[in-house]
Amino acid sequence: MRNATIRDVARNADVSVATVSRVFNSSGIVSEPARARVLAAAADLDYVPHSGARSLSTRRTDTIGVILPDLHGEFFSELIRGIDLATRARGLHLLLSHSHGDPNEATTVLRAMRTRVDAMMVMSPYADEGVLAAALGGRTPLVLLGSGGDAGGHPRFAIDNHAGAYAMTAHLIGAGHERIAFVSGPAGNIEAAQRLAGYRDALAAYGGLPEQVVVGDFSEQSGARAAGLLLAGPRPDAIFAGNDMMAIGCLQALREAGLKVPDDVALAGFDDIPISRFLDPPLTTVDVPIAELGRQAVESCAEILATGAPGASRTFTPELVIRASSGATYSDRQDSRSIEEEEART
Amino acid sequence: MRNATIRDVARNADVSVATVSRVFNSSGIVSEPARARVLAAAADLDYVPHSGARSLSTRRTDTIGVILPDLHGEFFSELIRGIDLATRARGLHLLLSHSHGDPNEATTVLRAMRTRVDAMMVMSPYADEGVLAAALGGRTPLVLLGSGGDAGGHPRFAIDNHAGAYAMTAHLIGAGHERIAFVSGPAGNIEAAQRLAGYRDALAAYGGLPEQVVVGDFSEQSGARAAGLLLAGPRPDAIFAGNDMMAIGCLQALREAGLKVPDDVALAGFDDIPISRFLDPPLTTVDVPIAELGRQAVESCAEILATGAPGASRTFTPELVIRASSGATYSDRQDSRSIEEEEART
DNA sequence: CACCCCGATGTAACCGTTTACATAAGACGG
DNA sequence: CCGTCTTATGTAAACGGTTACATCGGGGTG
Repeated sequence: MRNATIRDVARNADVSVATVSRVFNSSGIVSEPARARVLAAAADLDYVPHSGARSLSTRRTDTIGVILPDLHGEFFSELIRGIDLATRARGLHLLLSHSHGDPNEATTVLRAMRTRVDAMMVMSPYADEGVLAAALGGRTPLVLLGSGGDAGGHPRFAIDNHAGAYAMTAHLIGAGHERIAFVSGPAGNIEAAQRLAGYRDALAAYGGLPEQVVVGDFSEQSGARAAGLLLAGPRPDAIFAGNDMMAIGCLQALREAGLKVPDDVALAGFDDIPISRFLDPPLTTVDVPIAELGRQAVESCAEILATGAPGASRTFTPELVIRASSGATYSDRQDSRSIEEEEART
Repeated sequence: MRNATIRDVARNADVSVATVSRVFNSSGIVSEPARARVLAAAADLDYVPHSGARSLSTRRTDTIGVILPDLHGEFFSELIRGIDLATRARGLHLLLSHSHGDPNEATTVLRAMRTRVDAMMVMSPYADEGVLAAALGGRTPLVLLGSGGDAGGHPRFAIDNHAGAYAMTAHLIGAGHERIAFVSGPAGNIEAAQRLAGYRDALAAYGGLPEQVVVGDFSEQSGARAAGLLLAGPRPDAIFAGNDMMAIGCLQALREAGLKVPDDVALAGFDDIPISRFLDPPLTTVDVPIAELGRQAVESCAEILATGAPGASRTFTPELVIRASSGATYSDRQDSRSIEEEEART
């Protein structure tokens, strides 16, 4: 048996298809009795408008496409949660995929998605958003998530990685640490580069403390490896890992080396993933309002779609979360409240 | 400027729309020169077929809809990851939403999705899948994720919660614990009920050890509350939490009460979320192959779509992961390898 | 009473594909 | 030299909505 179509409903309700359509779109004027008959017939036939036909006719899909570099871990599940809440609130659908962090793959996925969505949200920390925009053919609105290369005029919702890393480094210095090592994210990753720069600038600003950098890849294993490397030389007072997963890896390695955190070596991370506060010791880190970022990015998409206007970018200033691992004498939450800056579109 | 249509491509390539369509669907026979002209024209115009029009014509969307009760935490991000990998491998798209765990909301979401997808995958631990199937109008294939009520003939991919809880309880008994308390998931949740039953059956099988059950809601806070309640009475030898998040809550509460895990009280969880092995002590738990479950559920969908056949269900037997928190004298991984059972469809 | 306006509804063109069927052009055997 | 059989291509009718425009029946106004 075929699905019921608008013509079936029209016939059963003894009206024209136009009237049925008007009822379902709350557009135009329909008399009360006609509306009631239509709704009854639709319920009776279990009619649901065919989204393909509708999108063919209206040139809208009511769907937002999201491409993330990865789907692994709590960071992304938080982001997806924020995005899903916002799309739902707006009656939009969410088409999801990931790109294995590979820009070429992102392009492929983008092309496959582009006729199915009204707008795209992409997180691609590996520069060159020009390629992405090109893959969209310039017709589908694009909103960027997280830091990256030149936004090319597209709205971007990102974290101020530099400010976060700077604040954390300052905190570690304030706690009395002098030899502060940094475990960086992978080369080419722009978020990683920004965090590294924040660390360096803070060291420089506080009297030129010596820097020591080991490169990881944001994974737990690379964090453990990095800690191993750092312990091979003269022991640092503190290790600042470029994200929490690497901090966890460091923690494991330090524990295995028989060192106490924070007494022997202090430790800090970045992201404030939910695990962090359950570690022993609880991890000092930088809190990133990730679900909120996703939510606002969706709002931005919706606004672009509604108004056609290009939409504003926004950078979220993250918040320091001080816990036991950094060896600060005070343990309350430092009050660097989330200051958000509105930027004019370039 | 309009997006290019198949007619634009046909005109530029000096062929008919049928030929263009044949090229893009690798169907029918097209001469080499014609194919080349079509591809050139398409590339030139940046042509991408309109998915709405295509789905109108073919009655397919190449999309699978997924509804989860929640998107919070690592459990779901793992599941989504598994699902996404499989859909991608099959050239399918993934439309995602969640239902706040509410069956009514699940129904609403289902209705909104049903014309946009070829098949639905739903995780709804609150019984009554009949409602879900009804919301689909019986035309869209449905695959169930996780345990629930009567599957009504739909394939289901689930964990053997009973076996997992039974094995864990047996392990705790084997480690010498006698007063073993259980922190259950919420009433009405079928997965929770199955785990509780596994715990009870194991106690009974091992000489009728006394049971002690506190009800939580799978959240960390409820775990802490439950531990508080348990410590108010005579102290149990071991606490078996119905999932890892509650185990974490217990761990916090026990620590605050000045008790050592596992020396004063042993602790175990369920799910083996990635956090678990980073806790102090690392948590003994039950590993659930969640990404794999998602992957196979997608394969099942794809098979149903390809063959029209109803598809088989599958129950995954989870694996015990023994770490320090359970106070077992041996610490190696018990060899209860993942035995998977194929079930005939009901 | 002629006219206009307005609310309610219907008609039919259009959105961009796929595909059944028709057609055309050679090749080939008789 | 004419059917017949391939191979390659074109024509046009769906698919199921939306919506511009036409129509129609009253009610008010001059």
